[in-house]
Amino acid sequence: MTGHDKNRRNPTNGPVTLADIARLADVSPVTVSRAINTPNLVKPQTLEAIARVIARTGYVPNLLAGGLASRRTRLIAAIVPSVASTIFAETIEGLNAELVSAGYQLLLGLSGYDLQRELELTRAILARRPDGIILTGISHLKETRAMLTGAGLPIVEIWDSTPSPLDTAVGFSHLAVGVLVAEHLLAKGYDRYAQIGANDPRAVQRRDGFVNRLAGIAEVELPALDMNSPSTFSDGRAAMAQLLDRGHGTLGVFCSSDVVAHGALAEAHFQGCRIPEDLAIIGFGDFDFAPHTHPPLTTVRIDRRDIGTKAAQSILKKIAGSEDVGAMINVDFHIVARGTA
Amino acid sequence: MTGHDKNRRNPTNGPVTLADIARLADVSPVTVSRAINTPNLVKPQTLEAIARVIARTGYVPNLLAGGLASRRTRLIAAIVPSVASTIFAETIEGLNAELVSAGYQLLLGLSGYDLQRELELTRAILARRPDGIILTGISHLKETRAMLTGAGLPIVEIWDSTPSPLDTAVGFSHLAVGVLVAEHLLAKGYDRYAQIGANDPRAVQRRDGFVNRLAGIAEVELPALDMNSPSTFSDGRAAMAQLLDRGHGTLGVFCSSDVVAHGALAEAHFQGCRIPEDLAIIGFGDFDFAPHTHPPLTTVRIDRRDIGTKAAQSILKKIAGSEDVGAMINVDFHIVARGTA
DNA sequence: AGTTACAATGAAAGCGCTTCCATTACTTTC
DNA sequence: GAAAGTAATGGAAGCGCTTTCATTGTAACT
Repeated sequence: MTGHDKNRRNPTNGPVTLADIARLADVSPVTVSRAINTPNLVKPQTLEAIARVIARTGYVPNLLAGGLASRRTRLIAAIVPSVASTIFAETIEGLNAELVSAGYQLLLGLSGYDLQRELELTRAILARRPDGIILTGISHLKETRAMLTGAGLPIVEIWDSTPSPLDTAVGFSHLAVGVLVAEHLLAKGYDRYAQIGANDPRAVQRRDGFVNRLAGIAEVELPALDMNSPSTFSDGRAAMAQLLDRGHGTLGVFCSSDVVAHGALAEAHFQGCRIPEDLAIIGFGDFDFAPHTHPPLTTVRIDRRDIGTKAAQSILKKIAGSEDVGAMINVDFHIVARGTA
Repeated sequence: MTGHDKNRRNPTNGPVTLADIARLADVSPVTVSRAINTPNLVKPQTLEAIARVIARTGYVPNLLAGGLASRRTRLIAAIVPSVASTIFAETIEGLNAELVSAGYQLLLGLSGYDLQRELELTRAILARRPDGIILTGISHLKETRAMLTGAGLPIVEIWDSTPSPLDTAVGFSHLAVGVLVAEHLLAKGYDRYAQIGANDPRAVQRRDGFVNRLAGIAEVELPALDMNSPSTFSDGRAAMAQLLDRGHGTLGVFCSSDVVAHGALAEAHFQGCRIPEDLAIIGFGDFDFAPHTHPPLTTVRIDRRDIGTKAAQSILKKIAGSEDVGAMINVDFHIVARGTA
């Protein structure tokens, strides 16, 4: 166990290398490499001897060296806007679970809903030569696109739908969500319609779908608040106050997330509205608390975790060389009708 | 722009290398390396020429090669139980923000509150030779400890307090939280005391502090539910139903998280309890919704994001070679007295 | 004018792996 | 019993960088 310094530049606390293992096990480095990566090519007896030495020395292979040599890093990068929002957190959990079980690791980037930051992250990530990359949304800077396509690795865009993804997309049409919600409210019939929401690209799509479906039927009111994404309980509450202040008549409201809807609901409650007779609220996301508000929140349900799972599966297939992954993988959504609409 | 195949084993779509840049800019590879890493050592004019070539070719440095050669990866790994819980999500956001601004990247591992998984993750992470590692909590398998200390890199343990961390810890005493909550409830005086909670090590510590403080004063009731960590709204609701079912007299309850508290509150409301006269509830975490429940939730506030920020700062200092980071960095907590206690 | 410093650059070696191409020792097969 | 596998192993080269140690030219001092 003596640390015989060779001509090492940096004689740190013995970083055991594959060569060390080879020497101790009295085999060549190649054999050790095979013992680790393709054990079926090595005689069981040799394998065991090597395993013993590895255990004894506490050898941890250097994946930087391995990746450099093999051009495969077993790293998958994902860029999401934020992890503090339930929305993406669960997608990441799904993604991670699937990747880990396939022996991959997740490199996470948080873009903060900022395309410029997404570009910088992409560059930083590509420098680590991941085997694949997952992006949130389908709108990217053209530099990002160029860099990505130039890198020639599998790409999966998530949480949105498009006929022409960079490579493959896993998600759904936010426009269609907006339309569906409009129709749900329309079926009940209200005097006024409104949308409260954040301004991230996907929330905007949902709003557009909502507004378009109601075009010619009603002017959708859009309370003006400087909401950033993601928007909060307080945003929802303030927006609802504004709406109730501004007029009368029954009101159907589509919120960009359950959190916002929760805030809106609280304000409505506070002002004594009858729900859903006078005021209907539909959220988005079906968060944990949605069944437990008063009344329970009607919302749009998406399997957030499933997006992660499917994205991981798609990218793993692509890495394995499969050509038939398809351009667009759709994920279901539907309205969960509870008490608020 | 022709792809002149050299004797490349893998003639993929032109991965531009530093050597390519050097050739095109008519300088040696070392100079390009310096232009990227230590630009102040390069003549402005040369710098510019190199920058032009880099921009034109879309060169992205290979950090695997760089890391292998320099033994610095600019990677920091963090292992947290989950990212789906608000608790850790915000810590990660803080961590990430701080790391990114220092030019580091975050490699995330999710342990799912499982120490065995933590061990495997640690091994997988160490294989990527991060410059530092952040772990959640202070209880680890002894193999994990051995591997970690053997790796000889800066370590920061977060979300807990200990006099003897592996290296440095950033957090607070969960035991003290439990004591504080007990005293808060004690001051108001209730007939019965209970705790509803998850079974992760930190929640258990909080419970122990709570129970210990009340020892000799009251027997703390612990509704038996098979709650995993993290526990949910429904868990809280069910536990509260059990408590209310089981006896009478005024009741002071400490919940292991605001989510659980929210569920408990909902049930209490449903059963028509007067809050906080007959029934007091204290949560943990001061989540977004806490000020907006009915009545607003009294809870324990911790700056979750700050834990991430401080952890990042500590590890960066250590990487920079600072010795005076200290073993324990404490983060404040306090009770936010709202309507439920 | 001669020494000394510093700024700017390069040559060579090597980080720790994996890949390709042998090589050796056995089994099969006809 | 020779030809043709197949299983198990090793040698050498190289992945794309950074590091150390020179080397050059030019500015700064006596």
